[in-house]
Amino acid sequence: MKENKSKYAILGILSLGPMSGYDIKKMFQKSVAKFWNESYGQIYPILNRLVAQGLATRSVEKQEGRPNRHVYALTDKGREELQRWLIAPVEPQIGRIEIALKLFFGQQVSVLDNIRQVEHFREIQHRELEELKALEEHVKVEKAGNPNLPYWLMTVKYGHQVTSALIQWCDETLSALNKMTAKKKQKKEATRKR
Amino acid sequence: MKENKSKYAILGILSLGPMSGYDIKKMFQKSVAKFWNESYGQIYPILNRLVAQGLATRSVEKQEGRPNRHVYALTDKGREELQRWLIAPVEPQIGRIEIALKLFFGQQVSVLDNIRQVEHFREIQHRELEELKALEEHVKVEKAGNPNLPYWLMTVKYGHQVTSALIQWCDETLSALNKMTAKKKQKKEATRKR
DNA sequence: TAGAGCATGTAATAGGTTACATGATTAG
DNA sequence: CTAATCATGTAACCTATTACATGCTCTA
Repeated sequence: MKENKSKYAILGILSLGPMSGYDIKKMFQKSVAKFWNESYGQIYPILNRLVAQGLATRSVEKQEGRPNRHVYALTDKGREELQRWLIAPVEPQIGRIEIALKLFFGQQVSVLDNIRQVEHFREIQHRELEELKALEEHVKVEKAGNPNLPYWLMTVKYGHQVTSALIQWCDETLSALNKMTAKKKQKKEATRKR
Repeated sequence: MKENKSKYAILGILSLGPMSGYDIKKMFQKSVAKFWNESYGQIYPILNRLVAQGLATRSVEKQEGRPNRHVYALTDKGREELQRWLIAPVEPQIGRIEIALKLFFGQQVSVLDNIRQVEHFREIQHRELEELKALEEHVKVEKAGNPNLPYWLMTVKYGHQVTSALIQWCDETLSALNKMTAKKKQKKEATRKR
């Protein structure tokens, strides 16, 4: 029962309307890019499989001077397959979190090095939060009345919530790291006086 | 300049002391498993490469009745390589977040289905939080005095912070979803009266 | 006596990115 | 005139997991 997630991601995008592989890539970019993405190397082969499995249909729009557009549309079977996946409970994910791994080995470098690392990470999260705020406003206006809107806002809030928590964590961690440098200095001075 | 993260993860584990491949696997399990893990299929080949590159040494402990223990130890070069990676700024990561992807396509299933999904996800996070709390207490006692302790606690707090934020997000999302069902009922009743 | 732990490793397979190939059109 | 956009797709290459192969010892 090993399921290929990319397949469902693409089925999901197709649930928003018929599209070409090129469109799908763009759609990933401007919708779920914050928490999911697919490359052409995945998209095109999977689209072929979807058609072979009867989960999508392909219709060809002839064009001159550029490759014909292959437009894919979900079939009923495809929609059912998507729905089955959507209601299947998610399993706990063990993502790879680089900043945590680096900090775990923080002893191997100076406290200042760790401070720099966390400060840099904090900046990334800060930018991310600004982007999410802008995205939220943009979506609210752009997609007003769209039945998907409430769900889209929930995913934006997911990012918002996590990112804010990370910024808070950065602040706490930085303050802990700063205390560590302070203690070191005290120790050094105490040693000097002896 | 493509860097293999697994290599650095293993260098990091070796920075805690000389170990065999088997030990490394166990060590991943009981230390960074919450945010990083490696399989034997990665560990053994990488250990060979580390020796070939002069980043680690291998010494063989002969044993009877079972394969000889190959014990790996960081060289100075290996430690420098690790340090170089530790101070290199992390890049923004685009992780794949399944719950967010599923919710993004929430329109495709019933509100109740989405509620179930989020409730289930909340339970996962709740268990995770309990585990993290236990881990924190355990580490504080077990590793008291260990110079790595402050860094290890920072990574535990990372998990703590994110997991709490996710639980909060679940609560907010559930309340939004519940309002959606309430509205639907109102609409239905309004229709019935006409 | 069954199962967990010790201990090595490889091969098959799956999952995924990047670069390449092609080439017209359009906007700045 | 340059860069981006449109539009398809494949091949080479990483990365990573899982299952397999081997076989002893210790614990419940």
